Amino acid sequence: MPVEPETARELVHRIVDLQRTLRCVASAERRQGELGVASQGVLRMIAEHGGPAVDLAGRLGVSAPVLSRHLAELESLGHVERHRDPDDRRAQLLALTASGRETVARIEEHRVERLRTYLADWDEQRAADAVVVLDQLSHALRAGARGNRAAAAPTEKEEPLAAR
Amino acid sequence: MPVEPETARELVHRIVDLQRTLRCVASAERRQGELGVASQGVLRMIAEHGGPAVDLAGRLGVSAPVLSRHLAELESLGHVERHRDPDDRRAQLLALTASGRETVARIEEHRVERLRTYLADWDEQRAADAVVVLDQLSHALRAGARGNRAAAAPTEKEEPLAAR
DNA sequence: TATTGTTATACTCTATAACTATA
DNA sequence: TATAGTTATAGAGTATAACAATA
Repeated sequence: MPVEPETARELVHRIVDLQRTLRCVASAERRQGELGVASQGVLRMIAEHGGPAVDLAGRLGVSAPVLSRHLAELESLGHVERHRDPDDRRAQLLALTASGRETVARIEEHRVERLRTYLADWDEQRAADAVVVLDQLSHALRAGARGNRAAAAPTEKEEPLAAR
Repeated sequence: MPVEPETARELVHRIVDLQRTLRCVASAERRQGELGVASQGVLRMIAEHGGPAVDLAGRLGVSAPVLSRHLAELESLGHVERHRDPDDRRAQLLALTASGRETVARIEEHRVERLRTYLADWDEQRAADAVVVLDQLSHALRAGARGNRAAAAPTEKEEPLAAR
């Protein structure tokens, strides 16, 4: 057997705690008139991957209608451009505008600065360890949720949501 | 300077990733007819702390109206009992019913089992390390958000939300 | 006056179902 | 028939404002 039940129980509690803390921090950090966190995530994903909207929804782990609404908002704000894919005229190719790139960069820098001040008494090694642990945990949970979903609906094809 | 900007940037991304993953897992795990995650959190907090509702809201990091609504739901489901505090008749003392205790235990066991299967290839040490990292991160962020809020509204008294 | 809790209202984020257009 | 995307509608979770009762 892998992890002892007692340790798993501890870990469940620490995960729930962190989740709650992140929600509190996010709402405390929210600036009036800023983009919502969901739209910020969409912007970031486009910056990193671009491409068709359907792939983006998968990476974000949200349904198509949700993405569609966020894209409509981001386009109306002038952060995103949508072009029909000439090879498949159902699909859209997404790209950031200059304003979108600037917004992504600004949000990023702000978050990095905030985290650095919050972690004022951390040393480099501790932060590096945290990066590894969080990465491993995300991967394990993502793979688990994927397998779980496949088990619940076995006829469905693989590679559902939040694939990496 | 504490953590290098590059490391902080990595950590920001890993935190956002984990947050997204947790949302996906939570929605994939959600059983039809089960309590919402918010109500589950309320139930758990009452199990751990009990006492007046106002303290509970602080620990959960939610506003009083939100807690009030969840308590109304939990009471109607027979999981929670509310009694007026004889020492301060404005306040409520909260306690779980037998059904509430049973529900908390059932949710807990289910989560622990799930996490153990997801972490099938983790060893004990890795899980223990993750517990420590998550705990440290929660504390750092919580303290940071607290300080941040005090700075934004300096006349306000201390000990705002999600105090520990 | 301040605090505890509730009700009314609104905002954010999400999902499912029904639709259009293209493949 | 199947897929990309949109619109309509609903639900979960949250917040602020206005209120009642008590301190």
